[in-house]
Amino acid sequence: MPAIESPGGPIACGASSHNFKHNLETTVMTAKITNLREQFKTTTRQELTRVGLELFLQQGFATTTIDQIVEPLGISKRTFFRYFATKEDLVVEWQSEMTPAFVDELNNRPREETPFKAVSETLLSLASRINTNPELAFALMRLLKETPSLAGRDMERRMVWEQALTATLIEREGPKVMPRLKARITVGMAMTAWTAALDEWYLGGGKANLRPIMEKAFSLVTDQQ
Amino acid sequence: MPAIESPGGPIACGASSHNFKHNLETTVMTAKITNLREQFKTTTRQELTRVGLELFLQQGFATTTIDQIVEPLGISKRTFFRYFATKEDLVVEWQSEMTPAFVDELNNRPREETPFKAVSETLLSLASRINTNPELAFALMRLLKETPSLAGRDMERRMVWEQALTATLIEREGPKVMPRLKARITVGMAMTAWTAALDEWYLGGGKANLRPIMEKAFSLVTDQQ
DNA sequence: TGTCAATACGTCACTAAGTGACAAAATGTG
DNA sequence: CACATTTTGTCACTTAGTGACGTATTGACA
Repeated sequence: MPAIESPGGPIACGASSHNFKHNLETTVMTAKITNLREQFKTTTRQELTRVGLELFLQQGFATTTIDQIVEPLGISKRTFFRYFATKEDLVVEWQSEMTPAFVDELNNRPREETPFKAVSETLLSLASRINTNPELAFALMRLLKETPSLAGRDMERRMVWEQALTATLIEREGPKVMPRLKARITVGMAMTAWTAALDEWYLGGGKANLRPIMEKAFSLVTDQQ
Repeated sequence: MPAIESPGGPIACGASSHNFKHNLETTVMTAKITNLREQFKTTTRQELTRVGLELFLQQGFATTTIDQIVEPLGISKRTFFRYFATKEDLVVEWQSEMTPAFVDELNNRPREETPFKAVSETLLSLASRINTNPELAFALMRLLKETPSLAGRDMERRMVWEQALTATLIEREGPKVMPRLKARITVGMAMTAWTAALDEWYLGGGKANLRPIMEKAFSLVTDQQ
């Protein structure tokens, strides 16, 4: 069982910690009494994603109930749905949360890069994150592929990224050289290559190095006649 | 309220027909006793999609219950789920059902066309279908955009098309000139243009002519440096 | 036309996701 | 310590979706 990287950083995933209260108290101790309430909520959020992903990877998404996720943490079902609107959000929400990071990355790309190149490099920055923990990335991807409802949400996430990057690209290049349709297609093409590369990596069992596959995919886009 | 085109053909949508039995009997009369059972099922299917889409367009997807769809037809809720696995399938399933038509279209494209051109023309053939009833297409698209769960299923449908067309393209060109990654990207690029064009059309209120937008989108892909 | 197997349907009971309302507990502030 | 705010738990409820089982309808054949 690999470590699970939740939004707040990597968290050990082996020992199924029933010591929820203890974690909270140590957090309080170390955090010098700034915003205790937010601290609690952040921790709860992390614990929920940790336990949830553990169970999903172990026994599948559909067969895991909210009660099973909530029970070892001593949290009520109702509270779960105050943190996550749906069961699926537990898996995909952190992906949407990294949208601003992508936008920043694209904004900070050198001005002399072509639009497509800038977007490609932005997406490539995610590849290195995946390389940090390939086993987990592969397991998560299998979960997404095998669970229809999750696959759908994953596609939605892709659309969110596309829209954000499209808006950023228009801003960056100006609407004259880069009107909406053109921007959308530039981003879409880069995203297409990205997705295709990720699928290729997945079909190979997640063992290959992702970066060269991605670079190959991006070059296939630019070489198209 | 526009007419709704269900898989079996266009069906008038205005008069909310409570004459389910009558429809069935006339069907039997005209159909020369071939396969009565299948006839019944096909009609039931069409009636369910018709009433369902009517209600979804009138009062929204989430606020419409299965009971509301089933009640005017005198069908039980249980039977609904023997025809459609989920509520969402009522809206998107017919799209998946046209996958083989796309595959045929691509297979029958002239051999001298470039791969990208062949796929593009295949997708363009759908545009003319949308032009048949733009008001309905626009209404359905709004439904898809405004309902998260439907948007997700719609994306799934896109993936199904992409995979089918990718496999067909590999077959058509041979795996040597067209390996998997390359085929996937070629199809993905065409689909990207297609989606972008459809969005552009939607953002314009669905009033413009779809075809020129699509052709513009496809040319933007090929003109990419 | 009557009989019988296959298939489709309705009813009932059930699980689980998700929501609204309200009271209790914890926290932030003075 | 007292009070307003926020968070949580409990309870009741709606709705999607499923399994089991009995009944009705159809197809095939005598």
